[in-house]
Amino acid sequence: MSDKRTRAPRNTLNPELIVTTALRLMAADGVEAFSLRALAKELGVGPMALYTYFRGKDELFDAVRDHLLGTRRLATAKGPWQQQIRSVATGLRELLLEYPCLLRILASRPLKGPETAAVTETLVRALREAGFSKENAARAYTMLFTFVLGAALWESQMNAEKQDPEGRRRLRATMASLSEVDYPTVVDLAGELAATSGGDAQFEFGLRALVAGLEPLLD
Amino acid sequence: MSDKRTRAPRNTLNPELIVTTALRLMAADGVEAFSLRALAKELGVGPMALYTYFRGKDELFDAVRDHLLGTRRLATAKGPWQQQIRSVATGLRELLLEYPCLLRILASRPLKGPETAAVTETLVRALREAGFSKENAARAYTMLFTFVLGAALWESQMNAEKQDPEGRRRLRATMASLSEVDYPTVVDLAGELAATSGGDAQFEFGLRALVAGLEPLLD
DNA sequence: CGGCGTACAGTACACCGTACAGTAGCGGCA
DNA sequence: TGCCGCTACTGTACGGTGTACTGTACGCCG
Repeated sequence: MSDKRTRAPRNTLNPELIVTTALRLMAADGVEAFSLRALAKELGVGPMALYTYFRGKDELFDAVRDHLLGTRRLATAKGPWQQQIRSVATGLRELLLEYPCLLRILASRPLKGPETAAVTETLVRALREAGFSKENAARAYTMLFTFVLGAALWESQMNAEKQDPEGRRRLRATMASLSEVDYPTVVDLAGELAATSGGDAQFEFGLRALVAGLEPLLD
Repeated sequence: MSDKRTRAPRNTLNPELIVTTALRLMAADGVEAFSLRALAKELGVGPMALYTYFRGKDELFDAVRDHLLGTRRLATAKGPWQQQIRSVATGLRELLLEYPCLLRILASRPLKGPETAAVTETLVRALREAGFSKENAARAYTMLFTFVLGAALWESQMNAEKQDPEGRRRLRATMASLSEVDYPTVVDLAGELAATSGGDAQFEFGLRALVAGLEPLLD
């Protein structure tokens, strides 16, 4: 970023710059390849400079997560409550798929605070307005959220595996090597399982079924 | 494990011993605290000895995952297909909650092979026997699996956060600090959200709704 | 009993997060 | 305008990690 010889001036750093740069690096090379040292080099400072703004790597991860979760407000579509809910869930999935690092952070670090409040508010409000009781709204929210999380996580990993040709080959080899006597149904459905292992249609299918299963709770 | 002075005899190691010991360490101290060096020390061996059996840490993780997924066959309850499916899903959740490290491995490393074939077979067979088409069975399976994964992941992290009193305090403080004008519904449902954020009842609720949403697909 | 393959040991390297102590640039006050 | 103190940044260092490469001695087989 800057020349190698100069000492970085006094106000080169601020939390937001650090977070956005960290996010850029994580999006480029993956969370696991991310390191404080690489981030510091990218910013043209020494590694320890970051500790002025964050207690450590974990806190920086939290900040990145909060940044992503706070930046986007998920829009609620107009229409019947089923559609409203589906639109929020779809928006959340898209956010998670756009930033796999966010997915990894959510999956590896417990929530500490109000980070998800925005998406929670959106979803829970739609559920309440649809007529769900307090308890059912809370339950339905948790269910929807965890479903989207799991689906996005799985999809993201399938995508990762399908990225490199070696992974594709391995997947195919695996399917072919399955014993037909041990796993007859899996072998029979190999094609369908591979075809539906991810993608918008699969998510839409699950989401519709889930929301449909919620309807009877409205009496 | 052995004295410090002696050289380890020739056949102290084998893949299974390594995997089970690794699993024990991971279950005791968490996946992130696990290191090859600690494992080697536990086995009374130098770190590089492990490389005779595994290409590296990643491959060892895969082996642990396969060990856990292969050991237990999830039982299918007798009864209507809804109940069969729910029983398998519940069994999978219990396995994931019993071994949080398995959860972490599943969430961080893409599947490479037939590891999930056993649970896939169980679920997909039940769905097919219930009368679902090939495509719908595959879709329903993927949906169920990702739901259980997401729910268990979320629950496991909530549990972790609730473990230490500091985490509990932080959760409560967070709820209290939420602005009532920004997040009125969340504040209104704070109690319900906290109460339903995990546990068997929450999972059961989600699972029932999900399976109920599947029923219309049978025509 | 001897030699050979290989399961283990040892050393080394690059990299990680971060504790601790020093230094220099900037804002604010005289 | 000039100086002073605060603090944002630097440097060094430590203990840890995964793992590549090289050496060694053990136990099996002829």
